[in-house]
Amino acid sequence: MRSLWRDLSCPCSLVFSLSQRAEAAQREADALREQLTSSNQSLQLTTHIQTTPDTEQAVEAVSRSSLEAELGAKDRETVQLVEDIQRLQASLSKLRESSSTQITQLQLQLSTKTATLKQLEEKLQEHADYEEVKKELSILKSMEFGPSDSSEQVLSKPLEVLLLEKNRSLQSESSSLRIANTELSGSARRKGKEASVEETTTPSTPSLPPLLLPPSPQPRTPTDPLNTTTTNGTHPFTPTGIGQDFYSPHFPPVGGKMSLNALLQRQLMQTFYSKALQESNQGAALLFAPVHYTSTSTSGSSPVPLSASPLQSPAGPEVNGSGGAPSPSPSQSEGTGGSVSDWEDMDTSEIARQIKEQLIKHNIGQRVFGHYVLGLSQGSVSEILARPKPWSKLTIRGKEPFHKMRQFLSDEQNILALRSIQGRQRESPGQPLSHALQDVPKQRARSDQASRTGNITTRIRTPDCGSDDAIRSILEQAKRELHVQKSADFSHGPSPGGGLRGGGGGSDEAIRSILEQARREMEAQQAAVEPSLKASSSSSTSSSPSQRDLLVSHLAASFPAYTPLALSLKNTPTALPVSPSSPSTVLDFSSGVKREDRGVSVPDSLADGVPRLGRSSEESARPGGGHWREQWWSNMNPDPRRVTPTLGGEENHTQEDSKEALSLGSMCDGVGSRQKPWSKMTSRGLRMQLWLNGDLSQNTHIKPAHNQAEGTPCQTSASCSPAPAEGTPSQTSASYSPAPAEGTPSQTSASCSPPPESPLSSAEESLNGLGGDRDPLAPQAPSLEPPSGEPSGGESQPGTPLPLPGPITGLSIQETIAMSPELDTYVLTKKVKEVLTDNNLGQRLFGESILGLTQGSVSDLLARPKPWHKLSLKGREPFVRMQFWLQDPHKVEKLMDMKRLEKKAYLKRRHSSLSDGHSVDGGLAGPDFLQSASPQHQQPPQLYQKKVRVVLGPEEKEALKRAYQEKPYPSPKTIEELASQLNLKTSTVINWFHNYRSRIRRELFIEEIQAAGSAAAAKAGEGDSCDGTESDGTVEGRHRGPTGPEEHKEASEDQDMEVRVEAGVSGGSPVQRNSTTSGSAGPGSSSSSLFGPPEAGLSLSAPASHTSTPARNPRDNTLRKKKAANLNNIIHRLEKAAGKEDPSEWEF
DNA sequence: TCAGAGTCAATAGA
DNA sequence: TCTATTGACTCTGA
Repeated sequence: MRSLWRDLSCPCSLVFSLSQRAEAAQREADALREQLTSSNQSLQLTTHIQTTPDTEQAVEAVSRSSLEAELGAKDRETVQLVEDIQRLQASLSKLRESSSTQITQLQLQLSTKTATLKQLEEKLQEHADYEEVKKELSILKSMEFGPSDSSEQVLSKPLEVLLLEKNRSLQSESSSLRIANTELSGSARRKGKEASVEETTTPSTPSLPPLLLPPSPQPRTPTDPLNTTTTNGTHPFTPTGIGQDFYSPHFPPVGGKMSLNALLQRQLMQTFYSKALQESNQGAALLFAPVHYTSTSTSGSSPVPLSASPLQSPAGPEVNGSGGAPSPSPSQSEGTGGSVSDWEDMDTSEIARQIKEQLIKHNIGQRVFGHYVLGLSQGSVSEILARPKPWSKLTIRGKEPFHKMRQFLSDEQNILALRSIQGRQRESPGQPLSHALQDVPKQRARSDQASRTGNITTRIRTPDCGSDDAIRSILEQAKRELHVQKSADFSHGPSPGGGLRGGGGGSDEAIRSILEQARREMEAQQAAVEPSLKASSSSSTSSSPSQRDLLVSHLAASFPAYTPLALSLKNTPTALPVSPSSPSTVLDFSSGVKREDRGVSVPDSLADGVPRLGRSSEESARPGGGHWREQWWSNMNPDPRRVTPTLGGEENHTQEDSKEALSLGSMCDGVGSRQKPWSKMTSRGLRMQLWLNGDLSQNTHIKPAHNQAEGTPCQTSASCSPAPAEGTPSQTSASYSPAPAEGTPSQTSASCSPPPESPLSSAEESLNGLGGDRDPLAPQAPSLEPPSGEPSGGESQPGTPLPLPGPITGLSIQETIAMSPELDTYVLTKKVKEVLTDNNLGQRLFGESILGLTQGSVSDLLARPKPWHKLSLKGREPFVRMQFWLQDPHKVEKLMDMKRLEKKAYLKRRHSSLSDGHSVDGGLAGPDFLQSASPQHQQPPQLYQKKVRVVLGPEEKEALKRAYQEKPYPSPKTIEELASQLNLKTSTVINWFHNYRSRIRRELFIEEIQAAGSAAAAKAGEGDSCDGTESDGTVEGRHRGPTGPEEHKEASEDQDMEVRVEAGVSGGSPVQRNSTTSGSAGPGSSSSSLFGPPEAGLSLSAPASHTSTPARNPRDNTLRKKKAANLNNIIHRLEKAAGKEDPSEWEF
């Protein structure tokens, strides 16, 4: 600065002196002027005298001229000086400007350096903190670990070693506490139970045969007071294998099953046990998540500690450089963005907990999360989440996932993006991660890169990201093409990307080409993935239509006249190219209709029929074409529900921009260009189409409005009809125009112009409102109407509820389910069965149309509904759909219509086949024909051979059951032996065990339901306030009854315990059946005759199906008997085993 | 790798 | 032609 001023001083002084000179000159000039003036005056005076002689005049003249000359010179000098002054002033101002600039710059530099200085000072202060922390740590170490040891020794040991030691001691403490607790529980049980219990707790009482239960990890001697509990091992039906002690034979079954009290007590004990364990382990848990922790912790509780130990403070990394895990510098720790937080220690448990929470909340699978976010396999993710190692124990590499997880958690958009990915995964089950996993290394590299950039959205990829980039770029190009077209009609310059199709075809042509290229790209990739499928392809055309194309073509081809929109669709010319967008429009029909769920999604439905049919017939035989199209479409189609802003980014723009131009027209293209012959349609496709037609109308206006969030009701059917509807019917429509009856007014009105609905409607309200509470005059909005949304889904799934109106429009089915209150599955299925039976509607029709399930599944669901709380999110879906369906005032009419249409379609098909000379052979009539002709088999129907199903003979089954009773979870060796003995495939045996376990478990759920029902009925009988469930058949009634949802749930969970226990019994678990009930049967049977006659004792409540027509099928009774006998036999077997004192005899 | 959940689809039986 | 059963399969998580 000083130099600056020095520099500045020179020019300034110069200017100053010049100014002075200028002033002086000025003054001199003035003086001269005055002098001149006075001279002039004197001259005038002289002249005035006139008497002066001539010589004087001459002198005067001379002097005047000299004065004038001098004056002129002075004037010039003055002018010169003035100019100098001006020049100098200008240069001065310039100088000032530059100097001020310099000053500013220097000031900036100064502030920067000051800031740097400040930072450095802060760092110094931080370092001072470290020193303090180090000191504190030392103190803590000596306090925590060193009471007995010398403090020097403590301080010299690495923290990890100390923690391990501490952990060990805590473990032993926890063990002793557990033992004490078990004893305590034993006494509690003794309090609650009678003499029989005492018998079983006597040391002489033998435990159950080991073969019946997984071996206990820590076998105890028979004299051990804990003998009976510890021999249990993990209960096969204890979901977590935790709290096994409470499934011990100490809890005597009452009447063949555990009494509710006993179960309650058990649960309480378990809770206590868990708490005690947690408390006892807390110290250690805070520092470490012991490896054994999960095996001893409670089932429900997170096995990982939720908070970090103070010892895991920032000093951690510094202290324990041991274990090869030096504290990572920001750059070392895989460079995740290099945030300051990287310096910090992380609470791995907390991160894992939060991740789990988010995954559960958003229904994101570990597989997907691991793949897209961490670049790890599902197993690794599970491991990390369940047992996160303490930060200090992690190597740099081990810390990486936690960095990523924290990064992931830092922005909700990441989570949303992943959720949408997950949705896609579910949506296209045929192309799950297996495809994507081929690119794991590539993606991992990307993932790493993304980690560095800290942006999860760059990490998240669609499964087929192999070609993702290429496709994206192509789409981007398409977008640009569109822009070009929009903005400058005359400018046909080369596309920015170089112009794939520079030819003067115009943008349409260019886009068509681009998309075709995209198609080929994906096709090629798909072909690479599924070469085997490709080999099986038959005829092929240059382009195979997408599934959605087919779907839409179905619409037009089969039900052209069903709704005005159908006509319009058919008649709309192929205004725009790009068939791939057609599906999008289909999706848009049900803007909210989810596509996530594979089972019922349209693609899936189509996958069952259309695509394969297409391959086998007129369409291209591109194997798996549906998959890539699905994926592609999925990428391209803006799904309001699943395309999240983050995911969107560039893709979103592409979609929105494009596709704006191609929306409906492209659908029309799909319709117009790919009509499927009537005879090629599947029954499912027909039904879907029927529904879709109804939906189309609705959603056609729904879509533009995008959401009737404001409760805008579907307008009239007229409004639903798009303008082009007036177009000329196509040939297809003419030839296949359905009978008037098919387009019944009721149907049309129901599907197209549903009555207005309150904006207050929501999924929950709807769900809650099942049954009588709803005002029949105020039916739901279309979006809530299964009818509308339903199969509608046209696009996605039959029975998919449309998105909810209001701000939550676009709610996916999963979200709807997640929001759903607890439903009474029993009541729900009962009601559905009633409706179906009363109206003579088949399960197949209902299942395929409404639930998107097959008949068998429907039968299963209706006959054996699992309790709501036993169902996964996916498992709840059919029930939610049932709920929606039941709410539809037109549900019956619609199904009836569908039935009629299906019949008509069949007749038409048969007629056309006959006229073609192909007789529909008797074996393939009706749905059978449809099923055989459509799905999954690429051969023509006549060549199609059904997969031969293994049917086990009675002897085989009996043997398997016997084996099951001995070993519900047989070892591979046992399975092999069984398989060879029975001459079955090992897979068959494995599957049989799986199925049997699962089904026995479910049978027991039914008992639970029935028990709950009985209890509820009893309660209702006692009090005046009846729940109304049975009376009006609504779930709501039950839920709003005296037993509120919470209580209901609790009760259910209690029963759940019972169920598990019982399941364990049937599963050969160590749970011992009380001799009071089954003792009469006695352990008389020898091992060679384990199974008495099936009817030998039905003391166990039969797992009766609770259909509304229980005796409808006599076979039910037989089965029930069989099952009951089975369970009884197991009980007998257990009793028999229990009767053996020598454990060596337990072997069967 | 295994087990559970959910489902499909062949088959049996009414 | 319906429903029920059941072997097989996929997906998911531990």
